Amino acid sequence: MTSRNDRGDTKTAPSGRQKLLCAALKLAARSRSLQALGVRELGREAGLNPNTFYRHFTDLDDLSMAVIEELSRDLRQPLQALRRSIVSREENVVRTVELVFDFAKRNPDAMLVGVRELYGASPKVREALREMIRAVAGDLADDMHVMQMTPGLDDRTMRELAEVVVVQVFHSTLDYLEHPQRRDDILRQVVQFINALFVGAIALRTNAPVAKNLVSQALKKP
Amino acid sequence: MTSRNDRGDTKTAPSGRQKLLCAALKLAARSRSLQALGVRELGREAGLNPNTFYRHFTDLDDLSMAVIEELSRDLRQPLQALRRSIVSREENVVRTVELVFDFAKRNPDAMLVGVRELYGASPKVREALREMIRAVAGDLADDMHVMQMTPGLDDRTMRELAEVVVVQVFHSTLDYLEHPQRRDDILRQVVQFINALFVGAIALRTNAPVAKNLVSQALKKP
DNA sequence: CTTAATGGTATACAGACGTATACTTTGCTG
DNA sequence: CAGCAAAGTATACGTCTGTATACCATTAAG
Repeated sequence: MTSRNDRGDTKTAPSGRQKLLCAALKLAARSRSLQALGVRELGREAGLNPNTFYRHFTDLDDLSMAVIEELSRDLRQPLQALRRSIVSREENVVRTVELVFDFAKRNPDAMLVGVRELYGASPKVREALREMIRAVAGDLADDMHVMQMTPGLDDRTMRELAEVVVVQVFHSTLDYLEHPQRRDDILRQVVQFINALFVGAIALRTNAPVAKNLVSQALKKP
Repeated sequence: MTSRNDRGDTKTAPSGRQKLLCAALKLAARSRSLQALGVRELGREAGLNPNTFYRHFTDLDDLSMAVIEELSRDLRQPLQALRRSIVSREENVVRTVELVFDFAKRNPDAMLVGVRELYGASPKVREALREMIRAVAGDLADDMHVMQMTPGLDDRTMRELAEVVVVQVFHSTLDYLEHPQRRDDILRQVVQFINALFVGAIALRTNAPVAKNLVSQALKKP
């Protein structure tokens, strides 16, 4: 049947399944990890009978995976859109970070749970999130490669760096959400981090002595 | 009274309190977050009566804090020792990272739980771990400043970078534990990350044009 | 040696939980 | 409209949990 509204479409009444996913997000965000939630607790929060849970999910791990998959879709979709409307070299990174921060602002619970479960207890969930991060990082690496922003760096290094960057950005969103008054500062900080990381990597990879000289030069300065 | 052995002294029989802390670490490492554990579950794992828990802790948050405090002590102690026997400029960073990795190897459960709870549901626990990271990062920043490894970087930037580095190292320990055959690779990777980050930060801070030139130069190269 | 506190145990109970079974409602499809 | 599968509900039961109360064991102090 797949009745009512199983997808995230707004404007139509949400299905029981969607209500449960929302309830899981809300509860997990404010109290504890996804698999630590209770079936009854979820039903209560969603305004449904406890047993309704089993009409849609086999167990909590199943629901957790569904939550993560929804999160992955909702985050990657706008990222892919941004990718297609390729921006200029200078703005590429900033725009991407801003997009992630914007997503976090619109889906604070989802972002919080996502980062949390990255180090959570369920291997399946962890792996799914890592996979999402790998994909996003891969896209980022490709874009930077195409735009020739990272000359001298081989693909493997690029991927490693991109993954670190994505993880760092995700973590930053938590600070971003928690300290609304410091948002500009946090955005600036994370962009500086990314720039420093790539500039440093390029310097070390293409010409190690140059980097050493940079340090010595700076030492002599004032 | 403080009888038997409440501290982590080996060679003497562990007190009930210590048994409970160990049990919490073991259970949280393999299954779920600290506050999601059960009082009875803990007693069972520790081989104690359920009620014994209340002789030492008021609730699970109390026990969680005790776990984190023990972890902080056990990690910072060897770090401080290393700091006192100041190493050479070149080896400073590598030695520190190796020390953290070695700690992780000796206390895998503690490390896992520590990283997990960094993004966990309990604000008190999170803050305690952040505080520990801030302290370690502060030490690292001081050391690098004393050794003049980061010329041109102001204290604020140094702290920010050091915190990012420490968090990154902590995360790496999880991969380090999970993939024993890739340990050398992971160590190399994290050291390269640290070098790149600081070299890049110095380049951008002391002489932005130099960094731009670096990129242009690398572009022309081969 | 008494005493009092501390650490550990035994028993008990009310409530929450997961889930099985059976029933009703909803909405599509022929 | 009939029929049927999916979605949601009601009730029920056994298990587990948190914790209260009361009872030993050990030890340090008077």
